[in-house]
Amino acid sequence: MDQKSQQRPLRADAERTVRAILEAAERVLSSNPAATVEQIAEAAGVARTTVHRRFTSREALVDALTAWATRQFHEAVTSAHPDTAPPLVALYQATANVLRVKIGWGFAMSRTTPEDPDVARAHADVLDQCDRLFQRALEAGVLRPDTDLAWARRVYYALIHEAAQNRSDEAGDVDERATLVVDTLLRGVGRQGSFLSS
Amino acid sequence: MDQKSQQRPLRADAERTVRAILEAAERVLSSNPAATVEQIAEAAGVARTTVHRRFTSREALVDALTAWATRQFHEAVTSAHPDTAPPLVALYQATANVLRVKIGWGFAMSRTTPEDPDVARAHADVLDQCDRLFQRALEAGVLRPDTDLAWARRVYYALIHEAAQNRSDEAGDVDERATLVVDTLLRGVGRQGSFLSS
DNA sequence: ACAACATGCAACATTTATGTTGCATGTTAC
DNA sequence: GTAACATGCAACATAAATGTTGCATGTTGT
Repeated sequence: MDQKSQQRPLRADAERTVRAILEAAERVLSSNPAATVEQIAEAAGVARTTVHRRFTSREALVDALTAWATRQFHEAVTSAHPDTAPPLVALYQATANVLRVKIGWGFAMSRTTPEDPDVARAHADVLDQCDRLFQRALEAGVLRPDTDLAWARRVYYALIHEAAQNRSDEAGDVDERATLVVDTLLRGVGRQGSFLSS
Repeated sequence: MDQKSQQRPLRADAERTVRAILEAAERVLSSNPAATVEQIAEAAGVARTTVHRRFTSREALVDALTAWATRQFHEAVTSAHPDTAPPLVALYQATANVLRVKIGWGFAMSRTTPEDPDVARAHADVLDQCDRLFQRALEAGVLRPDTDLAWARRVYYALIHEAAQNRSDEAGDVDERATLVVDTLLRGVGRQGSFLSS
């Protein structure tokens, strides 16, 4: 599950324990980022010493969590083919994919880039793909020509973040939310005409 | 400056110290929410013991900071007359006012409502004013009739948050940003027509 | 079955932040 | 000027989280 922190293959039960710890860490830390290792261990149903056996430090645990989520994040964006699919299609697909990951891994994905160069690279790569996609959307006439792309990207990130908040893992829910995000990003919530800057 | 935590009036120099501590706390905590009292004291140019003399605990310091920012937040919204001014005018005015406060008090305003009932009441009051304003905007035809007001409010908050991020205290900067927020909220960044849900 | 691995538990060591006190040295208000 | 107030400094006390170790008891793979 993590090539860097475990050199030797783990036994099956230990592998399950690692997963349980990471999942518990996500749950506990998302509701309280300052939670102790004790609380995480309790939520995972293991002793605190077990956590310390699997992760050399609290920081290493959080880093592993971040790395795990980052890989899924990167995959979510890349699999939307943002460089080749039609901009609107890619935008929708990427949104839905990212939402699927972000609902349930909110804490891990909210971490600001840590030291790990792999994680930093993945984040930068996602950022680049996003910028290129927005550039293509602009050229395709999906975005208004006067749009500040940096601002557009930040708005997009923020909308995804908002849409990922409410907990309810219903089936088609993600598609509904993705539609809402893309729709809001492109059209806003106002009626046509009569506005400030136009 | 804070009626609750200081019963007796402070001497002039002590009052200055309190301000310096609060301002330093904002600076330090906004870049590192887990910063120690030591770091805050250092940034304020005082000894750590002085901080503990003025605030009974670290929590009390953060609470005072939150209360201070909350009062400004409430004032920023109320002074925009969201219940009486034309919706678009009030929306713009409130946005600009809140941005002015939030740039420079980002940490204090990001705190989730603490125990203090006054703070909780102020936040709830602002929320109500915002909802009523959006309701009026809907009835006035500023928002699309099918708009989910809860979603609209969350988007609005998120846009303000984003617009308040970049540090640069230029003069008319705030008006520019407020325009961007309102414009994005109402129109989004897309070109007219040809979108997913319409 | 058996050897290697994994966990729980208890105990310990270490570190770090928090909060307190006494005292000497300025500052302020009147 | 003087008495009350404020600060810096050093020292201390406390508490809480982190990280480690040894040992007994299970569990897994072959």
